[in-house]
Amino acid sequence: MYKTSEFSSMTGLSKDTLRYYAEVGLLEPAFIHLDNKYRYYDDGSYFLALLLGKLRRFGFSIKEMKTVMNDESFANLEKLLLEKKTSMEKEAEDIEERIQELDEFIQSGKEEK
Amino acid sequence: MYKTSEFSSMTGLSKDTLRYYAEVGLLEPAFIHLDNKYRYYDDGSYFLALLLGKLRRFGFSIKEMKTVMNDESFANLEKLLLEKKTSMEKEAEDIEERIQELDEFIQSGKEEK
DNA sequence: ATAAACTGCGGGGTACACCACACAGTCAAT
DNA sequence: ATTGACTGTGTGGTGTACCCCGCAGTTTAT
Repeated sequence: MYKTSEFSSMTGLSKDTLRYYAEVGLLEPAFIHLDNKYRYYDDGSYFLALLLGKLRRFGFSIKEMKTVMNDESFANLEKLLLEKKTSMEKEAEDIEERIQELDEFIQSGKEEK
Repeated sequence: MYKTSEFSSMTGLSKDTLRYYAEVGLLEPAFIHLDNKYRYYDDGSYFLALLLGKLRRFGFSIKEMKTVMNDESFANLEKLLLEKKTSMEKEAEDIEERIQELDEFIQSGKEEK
């Protein structure tokens, strides 16, 4: 069992982020002491926290992460990851397009001189 | 001289956007009628509005657009465009990296089965 | 003249994912 | 026992680029 502070440095998720994730039901402490309300996380939490960290880097929104977490078996995880991959690829293409457009704009500016 | 509504459809910038751009000093109406406070834009505004539309698509923030607009000669425009191109390319690379990471994560999940 | 359409303005709200801060209680170390 | 470090809670704020609403005055068309 880890206190929030320790758990925070283990996972790289800030204390505020952990509180927020608990608030929105993404990742709740494994146990809360009744007397002092201290929150404790366990190894199961750790696994999930690492997953959340990854999903976040992959650009998952809180809502999307909840979709993942609500499916305890993670049966749909791969599907969701693939979907995200597709949308990220589309995003990359969009940026490339805009870079292209920008480049053309720069060129057209040069020709005017 | 064009009224906001007409100018809006000419430029593709919504009336709210036009109002906002005037508010932040990005693009102010060429003339404001003293009696009724109606705002009028002219052909110079039109040129600038088109530029702003482009910059926006290139991912310029309001602040960055102001940098462009504050330099009436546009002497630094090319430099700023090139800088933006560089940062967009970096952004594209970041996404590609994350796609790569995501892909590896998907693969590692498959191997466990 | 009357109604419909247009205009500016002020103010509020939106999404997102937290961060920051102050307060009070609690724990750990000496 | 005392001091310092830690903890939870509540509340407010952040940035971005607008959008939306309703009011009141104005213009346009009939």
